[in-house]
Amino acid sequence: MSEKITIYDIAKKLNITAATVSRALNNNPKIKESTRELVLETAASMNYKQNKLALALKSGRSNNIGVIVPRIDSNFFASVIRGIEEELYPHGYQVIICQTHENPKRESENLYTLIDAQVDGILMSVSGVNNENDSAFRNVLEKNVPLIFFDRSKHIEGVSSVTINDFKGGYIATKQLINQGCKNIAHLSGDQSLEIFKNRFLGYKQALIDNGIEFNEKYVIQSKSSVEAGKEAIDILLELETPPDAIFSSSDFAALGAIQELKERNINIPDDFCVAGFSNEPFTKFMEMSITSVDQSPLEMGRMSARVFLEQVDKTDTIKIEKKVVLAPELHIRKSSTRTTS
Amino acid sequence: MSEKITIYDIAKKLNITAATVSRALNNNPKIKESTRELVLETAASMNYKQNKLALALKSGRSNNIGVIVPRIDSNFFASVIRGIEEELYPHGYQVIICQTHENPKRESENLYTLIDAQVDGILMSVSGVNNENDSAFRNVLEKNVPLIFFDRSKHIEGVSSVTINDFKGGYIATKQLINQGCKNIAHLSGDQSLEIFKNRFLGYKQALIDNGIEFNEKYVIQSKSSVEAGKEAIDILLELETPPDAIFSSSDFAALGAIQELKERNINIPDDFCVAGFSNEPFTKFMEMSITSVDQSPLEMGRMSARVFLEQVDKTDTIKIEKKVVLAPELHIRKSSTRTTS
DNA sequence: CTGTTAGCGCTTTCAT
DNA sequence: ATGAAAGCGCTAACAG
Repeated sequence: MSEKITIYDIAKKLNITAATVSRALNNNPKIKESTRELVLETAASMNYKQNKLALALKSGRSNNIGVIVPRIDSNFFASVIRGIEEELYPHGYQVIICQTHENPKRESENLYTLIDAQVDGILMSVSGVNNENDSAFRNVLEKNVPLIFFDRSKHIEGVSSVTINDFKGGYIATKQLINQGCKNIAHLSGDQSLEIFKNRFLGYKQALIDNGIEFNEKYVIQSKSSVEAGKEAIDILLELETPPDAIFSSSDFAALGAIQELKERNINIPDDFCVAGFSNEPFTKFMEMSITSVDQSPLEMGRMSARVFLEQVDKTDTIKIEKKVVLAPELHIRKSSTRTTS
Repeated sequence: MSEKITIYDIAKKLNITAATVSRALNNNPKIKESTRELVLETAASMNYKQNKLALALKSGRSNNIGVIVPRIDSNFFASVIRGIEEELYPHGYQVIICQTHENPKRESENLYTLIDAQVDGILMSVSGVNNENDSAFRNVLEKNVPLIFFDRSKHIEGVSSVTINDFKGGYIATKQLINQGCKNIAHLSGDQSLEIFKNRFLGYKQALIDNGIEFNEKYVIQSKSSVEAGKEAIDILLELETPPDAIFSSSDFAALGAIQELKERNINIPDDFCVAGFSNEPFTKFMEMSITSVDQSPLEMGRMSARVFLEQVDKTDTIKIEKKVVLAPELHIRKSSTRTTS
């Protein structure tokens, strides 16, 4: 039932003024050492706790930062958030989570809500590229709240981002399939209006070209990031005149679905069909038929995003630093694309 | 570069007082309809946004709730958080995330930090049972901030919790192994000072007893929730005079490790050795040797915790409602414990 | 129906 | 080195 102790309470007790208490508590240089100690002691004895809300109102800074992700229950986003939280914790920032469920309307709402809540910064992965919510982004920028994109970015002048080199990710995964001797490599792509998927696709295409393999449009299937979508893709691909002998999937889940469907059809992986995925979800490593996948170092991405935010905050708003950090993807080669016969 | 618009700005413009503006904005009944409309219009035209920090200071409510979990990058906790966020979003609450990394000291810190930040409630899964941080919990209770435990709970009078029936979970998993004809069933347990692990163990034990199987202490191995720990457990168990022919593991990761090690030793699963895990991590379903596991319905657990919080908040603090919600575990029977031969 | 006033808890000029 | 007073933006009790 402890009542709230304010600086007034401790001022009264010491027959001094609240201003002095405030100064003592904030290590203001022009305060007598003896009073400072006295204040500190009584503050401790009275179990005083600073009221952050008052501080926030006064200063206009909430010490909260907002993180917007499509959903939190995916290993990738959860790991990014973990990285963000770990990096920001020592700096006294709290992390507020918002999910869009891939819904741009929800994304706008979240942006407005976070601004309303006076967050000191927003770190986000965009859910879709549409122009509906441009005003929401404009709103953030007008308020001069640092905005940082991670993974799924959007081109906005003056906005920093932390991404991986998706082009390279697509390239190295495809190259590895080529190295295994695969000739007809299909690609399961996500929504190509999102840069990450566009770039993975472009990397895939470039790898083919660089290795003298003709690009075949029919081999590119746009599909969701789900096991089911992967199965369906196989259904379609195997109907083609020349069915593919490998798949590079932008999604581990779709890659898994593909593998399941291929097994169903008694097609031998990896000897007759190689598969590579993207994201390095935990299960890719756990499977008996472990899945080759491109790692995006989500923890590092989160940490880096947080660091970029920390650099940005406190900077006088006259200097707009646009920082584009691009992390290197790392290919984890596993059974699904490691042929025993050479 | 939009400056902050306050109710004073819009009051000045209309030659009325801020109080009237406030009332109009808050749909106070005793306000002339015409003025209300006028205020609303000009507010909109001036792009007025309520300052939540001022509101928070005034009301003492931040509209934030804190969630403390050991770590966020596990499917279980991420899903719980998802559930919490979804349930609380329509009520205007923001979710602040804290991770303890299973460190009780960090847990205390998080509790203090959240209270400092004036959260309106704390939902948490405890990281370990130790009495070091009792004062942190006491602090929360003294401040009359609703505290709700989920999954990993702690016995504190007046504190509500949402858990699953771990005893039953352990029981039904073990029973299923017995039904498969397993006679010597081992158990990989977590830290039994945590109730969840204690109860899963007790359920396991009871299932043995109820089915006339003698409980053997040597079959119980305390291990971490990791693949490595599962492998090590097999090393130990197979050295026993009478090695077991099944494992019920409190962790899916350890179950996976066990399976990997058994395969390594060419022991046939499930015909010669059955395995069941706990948590229903996504990978258990994805494996070719899919793993039987107990589902904890994390999404529902999160939603329920949020609902319990909503019931609790706003209640006059004279009435302390202690609510214990216990969800039913659900066994997902998969290949790892489904013998083909009967 | 609306204005006046005070106050949430803290920081920060301006005096002294 | 300390006090007095104003103000961050909002709400609510009290008047009228």
